[in-house]
Amino acid sequence: MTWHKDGQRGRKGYHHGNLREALVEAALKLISEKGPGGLTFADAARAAGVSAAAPYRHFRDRDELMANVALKGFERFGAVLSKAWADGTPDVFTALNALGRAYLGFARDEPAMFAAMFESGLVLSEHSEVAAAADLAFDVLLSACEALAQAAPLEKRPPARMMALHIWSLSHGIASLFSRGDAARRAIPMPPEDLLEAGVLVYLDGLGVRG
Amino acid sequence: MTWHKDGQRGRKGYHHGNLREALVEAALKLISEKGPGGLTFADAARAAGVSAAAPYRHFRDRDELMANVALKGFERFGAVLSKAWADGTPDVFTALNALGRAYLGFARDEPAMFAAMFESGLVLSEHSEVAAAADLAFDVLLSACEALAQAAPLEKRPPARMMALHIWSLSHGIASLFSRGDAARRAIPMPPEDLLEAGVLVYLDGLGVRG
DNA sequence: TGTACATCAGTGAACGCGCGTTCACTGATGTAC
DNA sequence: TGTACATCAGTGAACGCGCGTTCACTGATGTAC
Repeated sequence: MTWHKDGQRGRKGYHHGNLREALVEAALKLISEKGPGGLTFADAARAAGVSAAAPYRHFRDRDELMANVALKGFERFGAVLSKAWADGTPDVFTALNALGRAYLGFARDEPAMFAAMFESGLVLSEHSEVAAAADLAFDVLLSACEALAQAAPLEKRPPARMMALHIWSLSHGIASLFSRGDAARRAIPMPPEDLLEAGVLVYLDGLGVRG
Repeated sequence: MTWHKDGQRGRKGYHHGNLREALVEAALKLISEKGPGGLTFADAARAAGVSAAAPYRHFRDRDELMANVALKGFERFGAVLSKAWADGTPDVFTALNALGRAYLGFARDEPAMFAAMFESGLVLSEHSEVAAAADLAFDVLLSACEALAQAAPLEKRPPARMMALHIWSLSHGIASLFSRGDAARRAIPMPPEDLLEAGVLVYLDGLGVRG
């Protein structure tokens, strides 16, 4: 198969070459401009430079396009988190901090994906591929917490799953309230990264997990 | 002025009597069914049993209707939180626990308001009334944290504002991921209330704030 | 290497539909006297 | 207490518009021989 690395520009002729990806890209742009509700099939086609009927060759409907945006989002999210955690190097505390920053950074840099993943009304149980990708991303956080739990005294070692849910929730709350890269961000008088780092440190302290 | 307590049913004649409220109610129903993006002006009119032109007597456009839903939401939210906190009675720890439960309960019982308040794409800075109501709700949490900070040893008393932001973020993360009353809720193997309570206890422990 | 053919991935025209919005209107209500 | 009138809060018809969706079609690509 010929590989056109065209992105949304430069179609050569009748065939687009990479329309599926181009539609996802277009959807991202539209979501970031008008929110998940503002994504229409026709608009995506227009942005990709094809006729309104063309998307039907690749997606059943708008929902499936949205699910694909979310899928791509969770995949990227998982990759970003995994890279930040870096298997707990150089040490688990530094790595956890990087992980938290990566979470907030993702919300800031990819507000459209973030919205598609968490605020698009997508029902995860109806899109198992997306749910699987979401689980993979969460697994990064979970294994981080397993490593961290080792740092607690044996007799009061906290359950890693609970730790992961707490840290995820705190990160997600800060991300969606204060760090997101779109107009819904609320202002606070400090970088959200600092807020998260401080919160996680206090929390770990409370668990008896120390650097 | 005559007071028709009709809700959306039972209009007597030509005039509705309480259309403004009825439209907000209708909007809530529509949002809970189809998400914030699914709210249309025409639909709200239909649900309220009036012609498509009628809403223009009360709201400039769909956005203003949405803002009113969010306003009503923040007002109710503030009232619910305030009642739960109950000025720190019977004691601040019990009251904080009730406050957290009220937060999660609101997300569960009023998913439409919750979505309008936090996920509708509403820009708070463009709706100062809504922003003011949101601030009032946050103030409940803030004064709770001020009271709690008193329980910490003097020399390491935590800044109440930071505490409030942490607890808000944790609550909000848990609410929007695990407690919301709509299809976007993710399943976890425990009540979200327990997750929040445990998290807050660990956090307070980490701060040196004890019951 | 060339040709015929199947398949793929687009087009563009068409349609029904619902939304947003405006308008002159009208029924109901409140009030001045 | 009654009447005239102003105002308010609806109606319903109309319009333009964009979206979703289908359809027969066609240009481009891949492949069998």
